[in-house]
Amino acid sequence: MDGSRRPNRRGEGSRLRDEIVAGATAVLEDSGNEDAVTLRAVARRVGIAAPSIYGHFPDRDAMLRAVVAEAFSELDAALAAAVSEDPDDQLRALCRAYVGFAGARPNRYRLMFARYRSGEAGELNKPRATTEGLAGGDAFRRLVHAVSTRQARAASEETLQDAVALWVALHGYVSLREAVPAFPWPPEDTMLEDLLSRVR
Amino acid sequence: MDGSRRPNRRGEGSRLRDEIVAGATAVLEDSGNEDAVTLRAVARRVGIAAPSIYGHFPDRDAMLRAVVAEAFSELDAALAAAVSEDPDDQLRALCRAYVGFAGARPNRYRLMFARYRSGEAGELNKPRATTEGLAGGDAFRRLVHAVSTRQARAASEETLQDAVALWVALHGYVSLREAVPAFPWPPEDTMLEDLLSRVR
DNA sequence: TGTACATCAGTGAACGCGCGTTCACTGATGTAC
DNA sequence: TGTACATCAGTGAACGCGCGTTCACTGATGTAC
Repeated sequence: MDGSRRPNRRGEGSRLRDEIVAGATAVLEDSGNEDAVTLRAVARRVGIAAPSIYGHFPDRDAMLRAVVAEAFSELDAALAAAVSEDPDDQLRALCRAYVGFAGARPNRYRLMFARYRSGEAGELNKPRATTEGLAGGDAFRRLVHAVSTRQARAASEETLQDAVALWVALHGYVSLREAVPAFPWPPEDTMLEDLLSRVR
Repeated sequence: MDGSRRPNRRGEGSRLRDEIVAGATAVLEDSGNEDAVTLRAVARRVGIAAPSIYGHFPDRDAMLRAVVAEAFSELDAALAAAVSEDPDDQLRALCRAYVGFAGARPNRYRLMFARYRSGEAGELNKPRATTEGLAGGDAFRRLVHAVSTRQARAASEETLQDAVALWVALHGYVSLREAVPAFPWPPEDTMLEDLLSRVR
């Protein structure tokens, strides 16, 4: 994504890249708007000159993709932590973590699933047979595993259907709750239990 | 939304307003990007000078809100038509129409549920007790009605839960399908039947 | 150990661009008398 | 019926702005000899 990263003097070098991603994330969450994440706004936030970003990203889009990649890593880490903290009820723990993640970072969550950012057009967006290498694929496979664990049997076609249905419901829930806050939503726990009860 | 609409000479007057909304919609669907719907792009599309738009909308945001309002009307009309064409299986007809609507106008659908556009900040986004007056409220009430019809009883708390779960699933499905086309989605009919089977 | 030099992360000024919006206007339409 | 005038939808030029990106640069760091 970055191309020519060479070792930096005084161990200070690639630190700026991380600061840029963190700054871009902060601008996104503060402004609530992907368009506000300009090179200049990020540079102001980080305290550098705007052209300095070009040392780490070839263009603005690459910077935004790095924010998305980082967010997917965080999501996966959050799900992994939830599952290992509650191994007896992995599916519930996982759903709670998913909803909690999206609720705590609504703007990052939205950006993660804005298609045109999740990869360049073309090859990456062609339909494929598995979720290998797909952005969010790790998270989805955790979901499949938690469903099959709850069902106390090996993953089957039905397991997969349940996992897709649950993912779709979770995503729909967190997206709509954010988009239509005026809707009379039930409490989060009630909603989650309802969605879980629809998994066979 | 428009403020000072007075009768126009030669019956030509408010026609431009409709042309502007149609032009903005066309720019949106062609570009796939809300940001591309600028006053100047719309004006080029319609064949007028950019400042002419100010005769019909106070600013760019009002123009975009008109696009959204028009799209919600279309959605409601599509759902109404589907239900009345298949009165014996209203819920299935309605789900198909919903998914079909979103699939045929992905960019409009996305814009409809981009919170910050669906109303000014403040009052309109405060949680409320009912769906009266909510953007998309008509559509949601159709869904509730179709669920209670299928259950052959008056709408209850459980009906409402089913309707919310179904709406959430439908929205999640159409959003993710658009955002992550590389995911190995089942055929649309299979997916729809699966989601319907989870309604009690 | 000392010095000349290569490296390279980051800078400041400048570019051209498209944008939303303002302004004074034009010119056809219809109306008052 | 004729004429002066009010109306008003739409125009063209211009504004200031922030943007992404390019460019030649600076100045500290570390290395070759």
